[in-house]
Formats: sequence, structure tokens, C-alpha cells
Amino acid sequence: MLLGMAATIRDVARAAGVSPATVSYFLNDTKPLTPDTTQRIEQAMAELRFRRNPVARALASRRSRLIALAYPFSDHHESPSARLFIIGAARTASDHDYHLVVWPVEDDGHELAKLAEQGLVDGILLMDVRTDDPRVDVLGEIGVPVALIGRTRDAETLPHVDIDFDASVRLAFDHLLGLGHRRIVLVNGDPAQGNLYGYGPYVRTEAAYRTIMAEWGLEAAVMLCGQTVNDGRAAAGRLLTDFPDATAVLVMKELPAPGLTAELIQRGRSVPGDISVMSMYSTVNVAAMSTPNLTTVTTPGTELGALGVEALLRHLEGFPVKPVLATGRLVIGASTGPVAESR
Amino acid sequence: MLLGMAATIRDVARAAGVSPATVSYFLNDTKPLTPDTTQRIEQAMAELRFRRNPVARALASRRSRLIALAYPFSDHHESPSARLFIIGAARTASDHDYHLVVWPVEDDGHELAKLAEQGLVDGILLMDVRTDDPRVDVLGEIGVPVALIGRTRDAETLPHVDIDFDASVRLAFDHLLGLGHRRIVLVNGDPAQGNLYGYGPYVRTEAAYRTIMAEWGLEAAVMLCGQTVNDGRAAAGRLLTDFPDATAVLVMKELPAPGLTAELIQRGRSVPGDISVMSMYSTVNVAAMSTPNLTTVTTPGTELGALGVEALLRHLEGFPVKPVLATGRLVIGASTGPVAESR
DNA sequence: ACGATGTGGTTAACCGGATCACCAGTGGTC
DNA sequence: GACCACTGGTGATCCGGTTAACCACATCGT
Repeated sequence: MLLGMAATIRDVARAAGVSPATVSYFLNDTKPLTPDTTQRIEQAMAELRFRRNPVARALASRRSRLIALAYPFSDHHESPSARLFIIGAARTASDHDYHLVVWPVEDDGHELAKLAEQGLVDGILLMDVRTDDPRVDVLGEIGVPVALIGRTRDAETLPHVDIDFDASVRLAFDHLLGLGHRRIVLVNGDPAQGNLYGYGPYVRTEAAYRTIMAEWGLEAAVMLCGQTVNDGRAAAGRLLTDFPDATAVLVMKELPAPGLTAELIQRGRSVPGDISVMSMYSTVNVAAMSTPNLTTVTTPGTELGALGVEALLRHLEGFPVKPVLATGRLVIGASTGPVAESR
Repeated sequence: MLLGMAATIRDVARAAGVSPATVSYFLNDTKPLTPDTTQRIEQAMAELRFRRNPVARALASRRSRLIALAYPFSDHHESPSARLFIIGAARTASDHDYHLVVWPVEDDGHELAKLAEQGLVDGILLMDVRTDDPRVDVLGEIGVPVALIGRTRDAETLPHVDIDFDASVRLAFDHLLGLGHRRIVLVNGDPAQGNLYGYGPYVRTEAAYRTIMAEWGLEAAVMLCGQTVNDGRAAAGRLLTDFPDATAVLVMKELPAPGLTAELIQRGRSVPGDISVMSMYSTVNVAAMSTPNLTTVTTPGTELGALGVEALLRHLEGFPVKPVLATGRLVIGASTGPVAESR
């Protein structure tokens, strides 16, 4: 069939009897054309199986229409919701005639900087941003447009989207308080594991938790836990010894929550009879894997990805971008129930 | 500092007192130059902070030096070794002056085809190839160079790399047979979960297992299991009832293995006292998370990624490429031991 | 009838490198 | 000293689009 080179814009122009510029205007919808011309161009393109060359386009327009998602591949990061995030971002990019590429990079920012200054991509989406994130500074110097998922300490400087942690924790509390719970323990992520100091979700969730507990005149009780299923199991033991009167627990990250639940049951506790478990920022799938199904406030994964890309693209077009917060949904499973009478 | 545009090859040429062509020859090391010229160009590039423009290069050379890793984002695929794979691939690409981008795509091939025919990337690396994989056919029609991780049914057609399943299983058997085990059960992946029919690792591991068992005059015993930790737990019960006399078990995929082990122990069995557990194709990290640490034949993850990229690049340069098989290492943990005397 | 405005299209100059054809020296050979 | 091969370098053209500037022609208000 087509042995030779792919058709160019000039081939199309010739076949349609117009100038190359006209074809370009048609492609970009950047100048009005008569229906007649339009139709002839379309036909010519179809006949020649024309595919516009993204590289040439990028060179001429000084826009690659590529955006990179800097994906931290070095740490213990293994969350299923990252996948939702990527899916949302990729789809939204494609809706805007952009293309998302995932860059597997170490998270110190050095490698990222080297890639960024090549100028191959129009902008970079940074995920898992810390409150003090070296990557943000490095990229700032280079001058590549950036949008963040998560917030740095000085949150207002750059376009960003994030989970509304306060709203999310309140969602969880509405549910638990309504069931009568008062001794509510937060099992937070341990920043020492995976060097996650200043990791926004940990910091902000704990802040929200403490605020809300204080609002109700309750005493905060926080313990730490790693990121894996087994870390969750280990946390169960400490929970029972350190906080024996706890009636409900909020567990950060989706993997430890099932582990903790399983271990509680294995140790003879009833969930939710003796203790209710609420998994924070999980995906429904993972929450549904446990027995009993975990009640969770979901991560708005695809939504965050989509919003992040939109923020970046607007930033790219030169518009000012307001930070956006997204809240997950409360999905009620079988791991939460009314507080036991006898307590 | 630099307010204006980035320096071009012509700026460098002017500053160094040579022609743009010479600078280009220098950049690509495609023509010999005097040390003097070389030095002047280098200096000019440093002063101007010259960065070569990958887009212009791609257009002129008809090579984007980009290769895509088609990453199946729709299925239940969540294996930690995929990460090793990506790291190996990215690093090797970068060693060859190429750049790896990860394309999150559905695995039906349709979406992939649309991206591929844009011609943005020079080649595509396909992971998780099935014995009959629609993506291979689709990409073949478009004519994009492809290399596979895994094998299709007609394995010789395309450049590919894969795990040497036979060698890997033999590695496991050498260890177990040496410990005196004879009743060895294979807990294979269940193709019904995640639509993994024809998934090479399942098919080929089982084939190797059956072959080796037959060689020793032993009776094959295979059961199926999903891909998650909890699936592994569930499999433990079935193992004990269906194969009560098993002394050792080979578990496919790294997540179920810890689950199965934990559940066996919870049900009062000693590992490895009563039953030895061998995790097939795990990463050392995951294997080390269990108690006891699991003995495993590792996935040669980074190695496969590296070999895959190398195969693709050689294919791209027009050289014929021979298939390559890689074998993991036997990492002996504490989950395997001599068969119990009393049996 | 006349300039002002708008519509649909063309021409030509880029974008930043890669590469082919060519050329000036230099040294070696017979 | 004529011929040749080689070395190090230059100029021009091309890759396949985008886009500013311009133009012919129709329409319109006064």
C-alpha cells in the first residue's frame, strides 16, 4: 500500500488545490474557510491518509503539546490510587490535544532538572509534593511551567491542586461521630519510612484530625505506621496496647488499613463490633478487598489528575490559576458501626 | 540572566567562529575535528548555555530518539517488579541517548495504535505480552518498530526478551528437590482474574513445572489463585484441603505468596517445618517483608527492562535481533527447609 | 461613488538542527 | 611536478509544519 513517505501538508494542499497555509489553518481551526474548501481538504486528507507530524508542529509552533508527569520511582511509593491519578491526567491531556508522558524519575530533582531543561515538554506535573520540595525550586530556576499535586509550604506561589484534607476528615468524622464514637485514634503514616517528612497528606490530615477533635473537646490520639499491608498488621498490636479504649480508628493510606483490620480480627476483636475502622484516601477496589469491606473516604484520584492537567494547561496559556481542592466520597462499608453499648 | 531565547546552533557557531554545520558535526561526533575547533565550540556552548533542541533534531534527522513503554493501566496489574522493569528500561534508553516515556494505555491495542501512528516515538516496547496479543497485530500493520517483553505464540517473528521460565523453575526445583521434597504443588495465577488467558508467565511456568515433575516421575498438582495478598490467603485453605500431603509449594506472583504463607501459619502450620513456600518471580524486597522471609526466584526486572530496550534499539538500527531470555536469582530465605522426617 | 470593513485565501519567512555536495590545504607517491 | 587520497571545514538545502503580512474581492454605510 503506502510504500513511500507519509503525506505532508503540501501533498494535501496540492491534492485539494489550495495552499499549504490553508491546510494548516484548517488543521488548527485558526481561520474561517468556506465549506467547499473545507470539504476538499478533508477529502484530500482522507485519500492520502494524512497524519500531521507532531514533531514538525512542535518545532514551528514552539509547543510540543507534551506534558510530563514526574513520577517518583525510587521510594516506597506503591499506591493504587496513583494509577487513577495517571488515568485522569492522561485522559484530560488528550481531551485538550495534549499528550501526557510519564517520566520515571528519582525524587531529588536533579535528574528531573536535566530532563526539563531539554525543553521537550511544555510543562511538568509534579506529584507527591512535599511541604519543602527541592524539585519545585530546581524547576523554578529552569523556568519550566509547573503544576503541583499537593502543596508546598508557601502554597500560593504555584498552580496546584490537592485533596481537601479538612473536608475529607470531616466527612469521616461526621460518619463516626454520628455512630457515637468519641475515642477515635488516628493511625498516621510514619514519615521515617520512605523519608516522607513533610509529606502533605500526613501533615494535613493530622492537623485536620487534631482540629476536629479539639472542636469536640476530645483528646487526640495519634500513632504512626508504615505504608505496607504488613505495617498495618504490626500497628494493630500497638493500637490494642497503647489505646485499649479506642472505639474507632482512622487509618492513613490504603494498604495498611486492610492489614490492620485483618490483624484485629485475628486477635479476636470484632470489626466493627469492638472497633470501627475507617480507611482514609483509599480506592473503592482496595477497600472492597477486605473482609469486612472497609468504610473509606476515597481519594479523588482521576479527578485530581484531571484538575492538575487543567491547571497546568491554563498556566501554560498564560491565564492565572487558582488552587483547587477536591474531596473524595464517603463510601460506607461494613467496617464501621455504632459504638458498643457496654463501653 | 538569560531573558531571551535559548541559544541555537548558529549562535554557538558564530561565537566559536565556525559554521553551524561544524557545530552539528561536533554534537553528533560524526566528523573529525581539530582539538582547537573542538575546544572553541565547547567553550562557546558553555558560555551560551547551549542546549540542543530535541524537537529540531528529531525533525531534521527523522528520529525523535523517544521510545514508548506501553504500560497497561487498565487491568489489575500492580506488581512491584514492573517498577524495576521501568527503571531498567529508562536507564538503558538514557545510556543510548534515547529517552523512555511511559504511555498509560488500555490493553486492547486500539488506543495504542492511535498514538503509535502519530509517529512521535521511534519504537514501542510492549510489556505483559500475551500468547495471542491483539496489540502486536495492530502495531504490525502500522509499521512501528516494536520489541516485546514476553512472547507471542509465533515467538520468532519479533524481537523480544523474556524470563527463562524453564531455567527459573529448575532453579526452584534444584533447591526443593535437594531438600528432599517430592510432593510439590504449583499455585499458579488464575487467568480468569484480570482476563489473563494466555499470559505467558502462567502458561510457561506451568509447562516447565509439569515437564520437570514428569522428569522425576512425580505427579503434577496445580491449583489457581488470584493476584492479591488476600487471594493468597484464600488459596491457603484450599491447599490444605485439596493437597493435604504437600510438603512444598511454588507460588506464582509476588503478592499472593506472602498472603498464603501468613495464612498457613495462622492455621497452625509451620513454615518451613510442615510446608516449604517458594515464591516465584518476586522482588527481594517483597520477599523480605514476610515472616519468615520467603525463598524466591527473583524476576530479573531491571535486566529485562535493559535487554528489552537494547533489543528495540538494535531493531531500530536495522540489525537483526535474537530473542533473549533472562533468569532470576535463587534467593534463599527462611521459608524453605528440609522435608519433615515423619512424613 | 468612495473609502472602510470583512472574508477567504496566498506567499514567504521562519523554527533549529542534519546532512549532502563541495572545497581548500596537506602530505605522500612515482 | 603531476596525481591522488585524506583531513577539516563550509554553504545550501531540507525536514514538515506555523504564522505574519499581504491581497483580491464583496459588502456596506453615507
